[in-house]
Amino acid sequence: MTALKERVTVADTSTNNLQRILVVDDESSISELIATSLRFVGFDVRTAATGSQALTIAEEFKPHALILDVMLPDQDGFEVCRQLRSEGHSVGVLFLTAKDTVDDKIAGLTIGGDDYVTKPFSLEELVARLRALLRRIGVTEVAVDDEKVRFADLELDEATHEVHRAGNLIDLSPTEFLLLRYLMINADRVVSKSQILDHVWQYDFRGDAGIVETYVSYLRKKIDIYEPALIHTVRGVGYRMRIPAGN
Amino acid sequence: MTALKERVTVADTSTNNLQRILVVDDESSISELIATSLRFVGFDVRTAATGSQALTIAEEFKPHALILDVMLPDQDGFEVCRQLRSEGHSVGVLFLTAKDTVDDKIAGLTIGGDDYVTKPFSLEELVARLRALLRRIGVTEVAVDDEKVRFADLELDEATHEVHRAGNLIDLSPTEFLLLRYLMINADRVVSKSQILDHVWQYDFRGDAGIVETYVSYLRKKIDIYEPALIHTVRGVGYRMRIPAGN
DNA sequence: GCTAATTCTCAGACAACCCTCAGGTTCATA
DNA sequence: TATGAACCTGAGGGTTGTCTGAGAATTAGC
Repeated sequence: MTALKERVTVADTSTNNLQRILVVDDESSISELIATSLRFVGFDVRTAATGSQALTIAEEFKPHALILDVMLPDQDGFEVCRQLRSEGHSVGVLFLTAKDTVDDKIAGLTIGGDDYVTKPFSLEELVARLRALLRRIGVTEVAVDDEKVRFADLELDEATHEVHRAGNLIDLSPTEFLLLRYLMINADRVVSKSQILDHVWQYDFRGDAGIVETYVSYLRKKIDIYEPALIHTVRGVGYRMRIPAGN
Repeated sequence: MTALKERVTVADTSTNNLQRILVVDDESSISELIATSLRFVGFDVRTAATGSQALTIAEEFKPHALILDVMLPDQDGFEVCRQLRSEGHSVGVLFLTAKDTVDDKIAGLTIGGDDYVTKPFSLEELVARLRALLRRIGVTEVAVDDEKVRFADLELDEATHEVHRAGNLIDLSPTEFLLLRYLMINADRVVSKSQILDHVWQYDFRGDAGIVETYVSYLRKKIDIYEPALIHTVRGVGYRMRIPAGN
């Protein structure tokens, strides 16, 4: 499944069979970023800026999952979640939280299949977490084997976070893992350095795109020590994962 | 799909079903250059010089995509884009930016299908990027396999940046790639060296047209080592890509 | 609070690429 | 056939893009 196949037009109405996601955040820049990104990979998305607005929209939109900031102007995210569930909606929740707010309440509340992501996050990670959540709560018609991404003799397991090449376990850092998945999901397509930066790195990263080169170099030393090399540079354009031989 | 078929007269009114593009740049030389070029390949084009003018025109023109300079006299391009989207227009945006402004605020643009091109650009590249953008945001009724340009046994793939002739993979530099695409898109037509220069090279290139000869020579050594030769010189006029046999 | 892992910056090395130039070739015409 | 214009192509120098190691800064784990 490539990103390409997942694409739909933004203009799609709610009368389709896409998975519905309600994004709740008072910063419109954040909710729009998430909404745009999710629509792009094939979700039906609505946004809300407050807790009460979220409850109203949820009433008629009936989302499969919420992406919910714990800090909202009127009430906190947990309260929104509680109310929604008390009304009988069986909805999964992915909480957004600032890094220093993590410890206390979050831990206990994520038992029911819910999850949380700390700000700032990378879009690649957010989408992966959301997919995992939908899978857990059973809102997906795809096969059970969906948690593995494969390309050539590479296998990347979302659930265990393990990567194998030709049967050998490969140890990757978190960023290396995200980068490799992004390349694998876009296998056979050229992705530019700025595309990679936008999807793999946290949205507030303001450094140089050169860091992508560094991480590609790290990856190559871990996965392309095996033959054949899979990560290829397209000079002046970007990178591309492909099987070199008979093509 | 050849440029020939795409031609329309500039006099066409907006009551047609062409894709509508709004070009926004305060340098009229730039916006006119782009507008002329886009009209030539079959778009319905309007231009604006300021952000507020762009918003006004967009209101009634309802463009499918914007080509938008990030540096505008009244407000920056991102702001224009944000306002437009908040009004519910689902429009794709291709940003124009100076080379040294890239890494900064540009980050995040490739998420929603938007893209950017650095000044100075080549028209050939601009049009290719615009087409890719329209494809991504779904404003095109053509088949998914549209990312390939074919002529004879030549095949050029935009997504993978690969070129094949008779099944053989051919390695091209970025400029060679652009030149070949230009020739293929204009297959069967004679294109002059200055036309090539105008479309393939960056618009501020001030060197000799002789460089085209050099690059044609490079291309021939890579694609016309196979029979039959496809790149033909029309002495005194230019070059023409064609299948030699029955003509 | 210490240690290890990870992230990120930076700069040197290297190769690919772009462009110029000049000598050689082809072609049209006188 | 001689001549000049247009074109071809090899060589070479300057530039740019990419790779990678080293190390500083930050973060995570114990």
